[in-house]
Formats: sequence, structure tokens, C-alpha cells
Amino acid sequence: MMSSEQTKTRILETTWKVLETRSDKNRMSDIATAVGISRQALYLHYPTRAELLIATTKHIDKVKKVNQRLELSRAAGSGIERLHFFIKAWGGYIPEIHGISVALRNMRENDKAAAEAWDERMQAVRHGCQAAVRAIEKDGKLKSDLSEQVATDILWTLLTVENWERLVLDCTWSQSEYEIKMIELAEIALLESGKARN
Amino acid sequence: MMSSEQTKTRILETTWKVLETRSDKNRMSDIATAVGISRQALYLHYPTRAELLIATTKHIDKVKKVNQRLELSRAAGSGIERLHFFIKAWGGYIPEIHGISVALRNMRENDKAAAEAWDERMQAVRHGCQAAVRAIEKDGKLKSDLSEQVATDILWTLLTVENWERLVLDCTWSQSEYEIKMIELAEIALLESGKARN
DNA sequence: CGCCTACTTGACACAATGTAAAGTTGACAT
DNA sequence: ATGTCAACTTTACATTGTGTCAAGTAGGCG
Repeated sequence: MMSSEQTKTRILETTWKVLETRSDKNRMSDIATAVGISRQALYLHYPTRAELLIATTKHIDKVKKVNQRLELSRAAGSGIERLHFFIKAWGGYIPEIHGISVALRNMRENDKAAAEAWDERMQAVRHGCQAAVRAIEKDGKLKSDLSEQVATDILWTLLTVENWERLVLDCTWSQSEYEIKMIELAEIALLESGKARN
Repeated sequence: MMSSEQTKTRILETTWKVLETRSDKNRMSDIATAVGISRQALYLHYPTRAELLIATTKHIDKVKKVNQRLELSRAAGSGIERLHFFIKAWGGYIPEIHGISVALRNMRENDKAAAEAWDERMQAVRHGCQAAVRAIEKDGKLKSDLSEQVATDILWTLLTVENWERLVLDCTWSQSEYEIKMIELAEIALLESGKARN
């Protein structure tokens, strides 16, 4: 017999895969079938759809080691370098979590728990943005007419999943084009000279 | 007795108001009650929720004269002026249609008709962006490393409803801050010098 | 009067989430 | 070998919201 923990992991892995297909067959019954258990067994492990999706998000973060990847920018020498690392780390992570992001975001209107989980996630990204802005400010490279907060607002807005979707999916930019252009945009928006001198 | 046309208008006006409250009491029955008719009478006039929302969008556009407002930028002297006009016109329109935008967007995943209506709307905005970019290009002010298409992609992405939501609602920017900063951002992103010389 | 249009009431189909209850199955401890 | 327990199954039902169907009502008008 399968241990509860094993099954839970299997469920999260399968949910992840199912959501990545971006098909609209996202229902609890679809996921249960994909896992190879009954719908009710799924509810036994994750009592609501929101909880399943949130758990899946956390699972992916753990497997993909997001924190670790985002922390890399902390080691950067300059603020500008830090900005580069952060945009590449987060921007490169977006496609990997896109499926689950869409599912969770779609639940936002109807489900309070999902809304909170999503917001929490976005706040984590904001902190990364803020850290990058602070590092730039410390180097004296932040545009003089930008407060730390406004600069963070702008960077945070540039780096939304929605903007990634628009550019990569709708405008068919490649991932590397997205990253390069985003770094350019962030630099001219935030840096004093409008260009990195390092 | 009320004529069908009168009632339809009354329905659209009420739907508009209901959606503007941004409460989640958006259901067909809520709207019917707000109008003062039965749910079934509502279905008599608008057979699906998607059709009701789409009709409401068109109604608002007509009342608010969007096209007219967006056309204003066509009269602008320079490409840069045109960019300013367009950002102010569209950016200033977003808060007025925010309620219905959210409702329509939320239907996108489940309803094909709603998705198409939304996309159509977004394509209209893109055309405005493209026209502004072309005017700038004609003036020789477009950044030399930007194709018309990429420049349009960037402007179109900056001006999403989602970015407005993030900056104005989440980051609590005022509407005028939003417009000013957006113009600044668009200018440094698209214009050769990074600054308007007018 | 009778007809037509706008509307009402009430019932029901359907999809998806979530709940509840009773039964099955296999591992494993005594 | 038997009893117990955890994991799971099957079946059924409640709930919410959309959308359909059918029969009936109320008032204006030729």
C-alpha cells in the first residue's frame, strides 16, 4: 500500500504536469484520474481545490529551488549586477510556473485562500525587487527623481507574470529576448544614466 | 409597458453600475434584481452572461465615446505628442471601464465568446499603440535598435489594464501619477534620446 | 374582444465543488 | 488466524450558478 506522503507527492507532481499542459481539463476529477486515484481520495489528501493548487505551488518552489535561485542575486557585486541576476532568476522562473500561476490566479475572484496565496507570492517578488532597488540606491546609481518605493513599484510592475504572458505568449518573444529587453527596460527606467556603466 | 429597447438600455446601465461597485455579487440574478426584473427576463434580452457583458462594454464605449477620445491623438502634431495623447486617452479610460474589464477578463478561461471580445478590445488598443509608434518613427525619433513591431509590443505591454491595476490599486498611485510616469516610461523606452525634446 | 409584447413564476438540466457514509483491501502486530 | 488500521473505493447527495423550458399574466391596441 502507498503511504499517505508518497501519494501526496504523486498528486502534486501530477497536478503540476496537468496544469503545465494548459488544457482546461483542470478539474479535481481530471487531476484524480491523472493520478490514478478516485476523486474522493484526492479530497482526502487536499480538501479543497485551492489547497491543492497552493500545495502544488509550494512543491514546485521546493523542487525548483526558487529561493536559492533568487538568493543568488544577493551575492552580486554591484546593484546593477544584482538587478540583472534578479530579473534573470525571476524572469526565467516564470515559464516554469506559468501553468500553476494561471490556475491559481483564476481562482482569485472566487476563493479567498487562493487570493491570499497569490498575493503572498507576489509580495515575495516585490521584496526581491526592493532588494535590487536598494542595492542600486546604495551604489548611488538610482535615478535621483525616484524614491525607493516608486522604483520598486515600477520594477515590480515590469516583472509581472502578466507582462511575461503578453510579451512571450502574445507577442511571441523568445524567453531570452524577454530577459534581455526586460533588463534593458529596467535599466533605463531606474538607473541614473539610463544605461549601465558596469 | 416598457419597450424592449428601453429595458435593454436600462439593463446595460444597471450592469455597468453593478460591476463598478467591484463587489462579487455579479451574478445574473444580482443584476436582474438591480434592474428590477426577473432573472428570466434578463435572459430574454441577453441569452448568456458573456453577451450581457460584451453588450455592456460596447454600451460604455458608446456613452464614453472612446473612439472619439482615442482619435484625438490622430490630430497631434508630432509623434511624441501623439504618444502623450494616446497614453492619456487610454490610460484615463482604464479606470472608467475597470469593473467591466475585470468581469470580462474573469470569464476568459471558461467562455470563448468573452475571450474573443476581450482580445478584440486589446487588439484595438494595440492599433493605437502601433499608430503612435509609427508617428514617432516617421519623425525619426524612434530608438534605432527598435523595430516598429517590438516598439509596439513594449508600449502595448506597458499600457495593460493589469499594469494600471498594479500601480494604481496595489501601489496606490494616483491616476495622474500613473499617467505621468507611464508617459515618462514610454518615452525613455521608445525615444532615441531617452527624453522628449518635444 | 382578442392578440401581441413584455414580463412573471416555477421547475428542471447541467457542471463543478465539496460532503457524507458505508464498504474493500492489504499490511502488519499480537 | 485474526483483528485492526490506514488508504482507498463506490455511491449518493448538497450547493451554487448558468442556462432552458413551459405555462401563465397584465396591459396596450387594432
